[in-house]
Order: sequence, then structure tokens, then C-alpha cells
Amino acid sequence: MSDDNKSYQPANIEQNWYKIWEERGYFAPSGQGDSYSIMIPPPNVTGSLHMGHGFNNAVMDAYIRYKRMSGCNTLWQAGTDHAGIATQMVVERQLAATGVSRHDLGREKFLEKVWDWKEQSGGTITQQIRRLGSSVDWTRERFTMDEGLSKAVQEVFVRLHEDGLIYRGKRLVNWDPKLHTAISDLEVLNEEETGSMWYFNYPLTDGSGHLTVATTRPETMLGDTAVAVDATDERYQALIGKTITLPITGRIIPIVADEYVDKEFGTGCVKITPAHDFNDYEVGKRQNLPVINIFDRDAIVLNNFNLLENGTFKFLSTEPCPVDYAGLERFAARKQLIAQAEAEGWLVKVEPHTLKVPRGDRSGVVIEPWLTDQWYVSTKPLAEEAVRVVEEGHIQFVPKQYENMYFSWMRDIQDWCISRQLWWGHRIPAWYTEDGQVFVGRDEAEVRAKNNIASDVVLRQDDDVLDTWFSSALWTFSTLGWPENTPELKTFHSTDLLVTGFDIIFFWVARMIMMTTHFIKNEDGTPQVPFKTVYVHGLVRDGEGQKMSKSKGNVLDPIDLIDGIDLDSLVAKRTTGLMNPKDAKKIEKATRKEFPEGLNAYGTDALRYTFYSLASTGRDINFDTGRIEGFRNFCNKLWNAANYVLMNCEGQDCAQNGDDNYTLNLADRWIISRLQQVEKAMAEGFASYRLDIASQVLYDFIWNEYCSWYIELAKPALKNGDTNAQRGTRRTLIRVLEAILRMAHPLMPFITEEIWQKMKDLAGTQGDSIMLMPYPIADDSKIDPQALADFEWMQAVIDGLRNIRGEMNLNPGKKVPAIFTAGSEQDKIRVAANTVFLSTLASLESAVWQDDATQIPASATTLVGKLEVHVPMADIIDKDAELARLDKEITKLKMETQKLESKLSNAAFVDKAPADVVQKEKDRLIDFAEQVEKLSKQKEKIAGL
RNA sequence: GGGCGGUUAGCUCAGUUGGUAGAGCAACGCCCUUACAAGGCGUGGGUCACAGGUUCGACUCCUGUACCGCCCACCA
Repeated sequence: MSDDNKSYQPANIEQNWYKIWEERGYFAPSGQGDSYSIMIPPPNVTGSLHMGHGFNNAVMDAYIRYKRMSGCNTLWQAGTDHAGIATQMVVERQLAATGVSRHDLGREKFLEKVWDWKEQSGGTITQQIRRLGSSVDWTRERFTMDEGLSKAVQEVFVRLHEDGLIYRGKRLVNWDPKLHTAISDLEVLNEEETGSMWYFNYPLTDGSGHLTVATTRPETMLGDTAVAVDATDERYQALIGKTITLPITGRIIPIVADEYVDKEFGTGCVKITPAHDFNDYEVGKRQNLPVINIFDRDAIVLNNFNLLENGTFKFLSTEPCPVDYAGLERFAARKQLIAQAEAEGWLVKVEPHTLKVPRGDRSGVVIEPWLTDQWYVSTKPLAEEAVRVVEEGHIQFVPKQYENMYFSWMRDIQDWCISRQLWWGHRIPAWYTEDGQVFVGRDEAEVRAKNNIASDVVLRQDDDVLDTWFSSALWTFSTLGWPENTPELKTFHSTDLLVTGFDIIFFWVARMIMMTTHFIKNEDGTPQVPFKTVYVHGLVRDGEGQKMSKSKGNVLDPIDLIDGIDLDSLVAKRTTGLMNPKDAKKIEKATRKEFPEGLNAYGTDALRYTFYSLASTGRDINFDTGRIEGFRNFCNKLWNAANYVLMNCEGQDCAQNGDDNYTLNLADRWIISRLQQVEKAMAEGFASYRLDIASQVLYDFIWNEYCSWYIELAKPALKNGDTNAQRGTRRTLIRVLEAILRMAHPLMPFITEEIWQKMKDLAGTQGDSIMLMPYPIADDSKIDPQALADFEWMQAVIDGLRNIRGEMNLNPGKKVPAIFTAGSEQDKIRVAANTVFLSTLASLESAVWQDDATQIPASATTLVGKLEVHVPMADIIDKDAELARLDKEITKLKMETQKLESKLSNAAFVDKAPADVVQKEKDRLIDFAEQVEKLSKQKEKIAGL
């Protein structure tokens, strides 16, 4: 390494390596080994990267790289999603800015615009994913609306229809009056809002009185077709069967008894509007009430109301809308109606009321239950199988608790409304004759052929498109070439791992399982699952646990964390394009306070490592920028450690030629042993989906063991050892570092590749890229228990000496003598064997053994078991500091002693606890007592000076 | 209303079958010791939300409470 890039600069290495990897085709399946596949959750093709993608990709890439290095034939399938509503909305907004609506343009022209937009912005997200280091196979990139996938969508639709699992029907749906489309239940968000409850008097037709109904939606009274009461309600029993004359419309409607009514709630009388309320719709069915739709697709009151027969929706009669209401938007109608009721005296009262308001997740407007024709998937039969495969463990959720969420949803799943009144998406493969007959088929020709429809009969294709999630549900198999029986499908399906947020378990995971088990079968006919494991993660939030959102102004862009961003740019980014521009000031202030220097360029590796460290299962991830800085420092640490190793090994004999002309010292044998243990822990971390643990183990090993202990001990070893010992240490420095790099590569791909390339020759390994090298596997035979024990002893001695130095405020440069006494024979041997190591790490000028403990001069003292370690006071001077230090030590020991004594004097403990536990405590007590005695004597001695 | 998760150091989080509470960051003290000041060495800091119970022993198991968050259903 040259001086000019001495410190770690991620920008200098990251994009460079990615380009090389991609160009050389390293991301593609090797064609050898067991298959291992992951499907990327397809991001919106026109979208841009957010922290969720960052986390997601970090996890997937760790597994793909780990498995690739472990010899698997890995496929990480790339692709993007057309994201129907979201994308269409963006393009419509752009058009609106020029004063044009999509209807002005017409379907063809509008779709051209959307495709243009896709071409223009479609590369953003995939370029950003590259910045994350994700080793996805871009050569196989798919788009949900490309030809092959569209064909799969069509095929699934047709087959489900043939199986009787897709049907078309008129029903109440969740209608978005802004987007002019139906949406599924899942796309409706029910948020609590404060509103009012209005009480209205409805007069009995016979003039004998009135009923009072309560409602949160007064305007729907224009479509009331009954008032319902509880059959057992004594207040109203006599009125059942009588009629009401509805104010304003004058419509005469019955009073019915229905189980839906809770007589304890409100007035016990419920107005029934079958066309605009899901519950009322059910009541209407039971009571055979006519259905009156009062709104158009904009939720504006119609000029004429049609009464439809219940169930059949046959036209019964028409009623003109009361003239003052026709053409009013729903909330204007509400306002006017309330005013009229008040004026006419049938408004009884208004009470404040909190209620759940349904809003479209995209548009944010209040959803209107609305009667339309839509296509549905009959989900119950599909759900049964989908539940079974999870129950039987063919799919495992990590963490497991999400299975319950999945089961409970699947158990009372509702039919899935799949048609959308949009233009951007897969057009529904159904054709209509002019007289309204409907035919489903792969194309118009097939429909004609199959149904003997003459060529002069006009067929018109359904205008609607399918819910985006319909194509997403096929993702694991459509991307592999289904419905063709491709080799890829055979090799890579079922996929191994799905990494996704809990928020789309219903939208996506459940539907993938339903579709896959229905369409993809093993050779023996049993259903295949889309994936074997679902790794479910939480939301990535800001450091305070707040959801990241534009309006809160707390969004962090992964790219900014990688490349850095100055404060002004960050502020500008956070404050432009706000829904509510008034928030800008507040956001600016908070941003300037939180990041006074802007964001540093931390690099991809540090960003990824931060995600791993926070990836404990099942909870949301609070992204703390303090941590990313720590991991950037960690990268720098590794960088510099490599720098040291290279400096000391390049051009030197590192004993890599196969001769055994080298010897290994204690530190060498220790670090090799520890390496095996860490390799094992890494394997366990991956296997248990605990990347937080794996990353922590690795961090600790690299920083605290390899750098702080091993390299520090390599220094004296290289200086003082004989030639064979030097060779042994160089060999170990190199080989352990090389293993560390491979071990860390799935987590921090760039820095490991950069360093590995520089040292691979020294390590005697061959290969073009670290990402194609084998992942390290623990070898228990390389663990040397004696070395581990000896080293642990040495660490304790050095810690003791460092404690004395630290507490005495000794200058690190100041060397002191150390005298050892009173220990075991083994202690004596260990001291003699490790004089150099002890001297170096504890800054000793000498380390001598004294058999006669009485010959020790007045000293600062620390104990390692029975071994006494003394630093003569003459070299320390500070008597009071040593007294204080001893005091602290003694107090600590006494407290422990006291605890142990009371424990051991408890007969119940001694009787009932396992013998080995009791013995252990007894040993500790004796040990502590001895130490207290020794230190107390020492204290007296010092005090007497 | 039903269900799930969380509550551990100032902050963000670990804590494996119950047996001496850990990390990073922040804080404090001493150091520019030639891999690294994006660093080194040392130090301080926790009634493990609360109350009961089981147990010789509970951060850990059970019951309940409080607070925070989420999911589902929903009373007009």
C-alpha cells in the first residue's frame, strides 16, 4: 500500500470492484454444487432506494455471498415491479402539471408516456442497488410487465378461471373516488379520526311518531332502504313491519328486525344503506332490501337514483335525486343535509365521536363502498393449501411468531378483488360481446376459436388491469420461465430464502404461497412452496424510533450514508417537495441540529455492517448514525491492520512454500485456535439467521483479538524471535488475515476484496476474486486448548499490570519492573516462557520470579489466582493512589465474599443445588478470602511507608 | 374487542437449556508508543418497567399491572 491511500477511503475502492465483478459475470450461478436461490423483492421500477431496501439487500447479499463461497450454485434473481397505482399516479401528476389528464391523452398515448417514464427512470433503483454491493444476477433481470412475465400472468388468470377460482361479480368494493379504481381490503387503511355522530328523527309513515337513528355519515341517508332494530328490543318491537317516510327523499322504507343491531348502542335504531356500507349490504341481503347507489365514481351525488333488486341487481325503478343534492360532492351533501335537518327540526343532536375512517393507502382519500363489477380470486380453497405447507414446516418463518399472524389472516381470508380501473398493468384477458357475454382466454383468437365466435362478432377486451400484487404473487416462478418447464425452474425452485418486511406478509408472502402451491408441483404431484424460509424484518426507523417520512423530514438516504452529503444539500433534500411547505423550517432546524457537519462518507461496507449489527429478529430497526461511524472506524481498523501485515510480510519469507521451517509461538497458536472458534460461531450465526451475533463475533475477533492482542504480540515476535519463529509469525499473520477477509466478505464485500487482492500472493492462494474463494470452515483439530489456557493467563497478568499503570497514571512510555511470586509451578513456567510478551504489552523493564515472597519490596500488587504480581513502589511513587486502588479491589472482593457466605450458609442451597454448583461457589469463596487477606496485608504494608 | 412484540448503562441494542449482567457510541483520566488519533491504555455507570408466584437460586419460567409500538376486527 502506498502512502497516498494510507487511510481507508471507501469511495476509492467500492464502485471499482463492483464493476469488475459484474463484468466478469461472477454473480451468475456457477452451475456447480447444490442450488441456492433468492428472489429479490422487486422494487418499484421507477422508484429509488430507501433504508428498507438497504437493509433487505444487505441481508440477502450476505446469504448469497456466504452460500456462493460455500460452494453452492447460487442464483439471486434480479427484477423490478411495474407498481400499477404508484407509477400511474406519478405519470398522471406529471401530466397534470401541464394541464393534461390521462383521459385527454387516451389509453394508448398515456401508456406510451408511462413506458417513457419507465425507460427514463427505470435504471435508478437498479443502479442504486449496485451501490449496495448486492451480487444479483443482472443478466437475468426481469420486469413484471415484460413479455415472459405477462404471459405467466395471463396463463395463471386463465387457468384459475378454468378452475373456477376466478370469477366476475357485482359487489360492494372499496372504491377510491380520487383514483377511480377499486382497491383490495389490504390497501385500505383504517385510521382513528375524530368526527361526529348525528342523531336524526325519522317519521313513521302513519304519522304516529318517529324513530331516532344515529349515524356518522348523514349523506348516505339518501340511499337508505330500511331502518333496522333488534327483534327483542321492547322499545321498537311493535313497530317492526311498519314504515318510515324518509325526510328529503320522501322514500317509504320498512322497519326491519335484524341481528346486526346492538340494542345497547346508540338509539338501538340503525339506518340501512345497502349500497354504501359493508354491514348494511349484508343486512340488505338478509332482509331482501333494494339497493340504491347514490354516488358516481367521484362520490358526487347522482341526478337519478336507481333502485336495484337485492341480489340480482335487476333494475326496479328510478327516483330523481332531490334537486338540491344532485351534483354535490359527498361532504358538501353532508353539510347541506345537516343544515336542512336542523332547519326542519329533525336533527336531534350532534355528539363528538371518534371513528375509524377508511382511506386509500395511495390516495389518502376516504374510501367509498361502491357497487361495481369486479374480478375476484376465490381465495378460500387456495388458502387451505397455503396454510398446510406452513403448518407442516415446508415454509419456516423467521422469527416464528409471524406464522401466527399469517395463520390468523389466512383463516378468515376474504376473496381478493383483483381488477383495477387503471391503465398501467396487465390487462385482464377477458373479452365481451356487445350483449355483455364474457369470455376468458389467452388472446382474442383463442376466445373466438374456443367459443365458436364468428369473426364478424365484435369482441371488446376488458378495460381493467390486474392488481400489481397479482403478478408479484407469481414472482418466484414467473422469473424462472414458467409456464415453460425450464431447467432454471427445475434447479432453483423452490427458492431458499425470502427476505421481506412484515408489512407485506399479506400483500405478497401469503399470495405467493397460495399461487405457488396451486401451480407448481413436484414430480410426485405434491405442491411446491415458493421459498423454504421467510426472513421477516421490521421497519427501518430513525435513531429515535420514529418512522422515516418525508413530512417528518427525518429520512436518511442510504446513498448519502455511503457517499456523504454536506449539510446544506441534506437540508435542501429534506425540505423540497414537501406536502406541507410549512414544515420546512422545523425540518431544517432539526436537521442542522442533528447533523451539524452533514453526513460523512461512511461507505457501503460500514453501512452494511450497521444493518447486520441491528438485525436482531422481530423488532424494528432504529438506525443510529452513531453506530455507522463506529463501523466505518472498524473498516479503517481492518484496513490498517492489513497495512501492518503487508509492511511486515511483503518481500519476506512467510513460510508459505510447504516446508515446515517455521515454529509457532503461544500467540500464533492462540490466534489460530480462536480463529476456528470464530469460524464456528459465524456458521452458527448464518444458520440461525442471527447476523447481529455473527457481525458482533467477527468485530470482536478482528478488533479485540487479532488487532489488539495478536498484532501487538507479533511485533516483539518479529523483532526478537529466531528465523523460524519469525517465519511462523508472518505465516500466521498472513493466513489468519486471509481467513478473516474471507469470513468477513459476505458482510463487507468491498474492503475485503481490496485487501485480499493485495495479499493473496503472500498467502499463497490463487484466485481471481475473494468472492469465489471458499468460505472458511472451522477445523477443531487446529484448536490448541493449552494455548488457549496459557493465553488467557497471560491476558489476566497483563490486564492486572495495565490496571496498576492506569490507576497510577503512569506515562505509557514509562517502563517498570515486575516481580512475580507465590504462584504455582505452572505460573513460574508461564512467566519464564512469556517474558517478552509480558514486557511488551505491559511496558515492563524486567519480569522476574521471586521464590521468597518475603523478599518483595513495597509494591503495587495485583493477583491472578494465587499468583502475586508486584510493581515496586519506588517506580510508581504515588502511595495514595495505590491505597485507593487496593481499597477498591478489597471492597469489591468483600462484597462478593459476603454474597457467597450467605449463599453457602443457606442449608437449602447446599442441599438442593447441584453439587458442582455448590463446589464452585465454595472454591470461589476460598479464593476470594485468600485474595482479601493478601491485599489487606499489602495495604497495611503500603500504608506504613 | 382479539392477538403479537417491546420495556436491560446517558443513547442504540445483545443476553444462548434459570447459576458472577455484556457490546458499540457517549462520559472521565493518561498518552501523537512508526499499522491505525477514524487510534492506544485505563476507569466509572444498571434494584434488568412494576407487583406477586414457582425455585436453593429469576434479566431468564408463570400470573397480573403500567407504559410504548404494531397487526386484525369493528357499534351504526
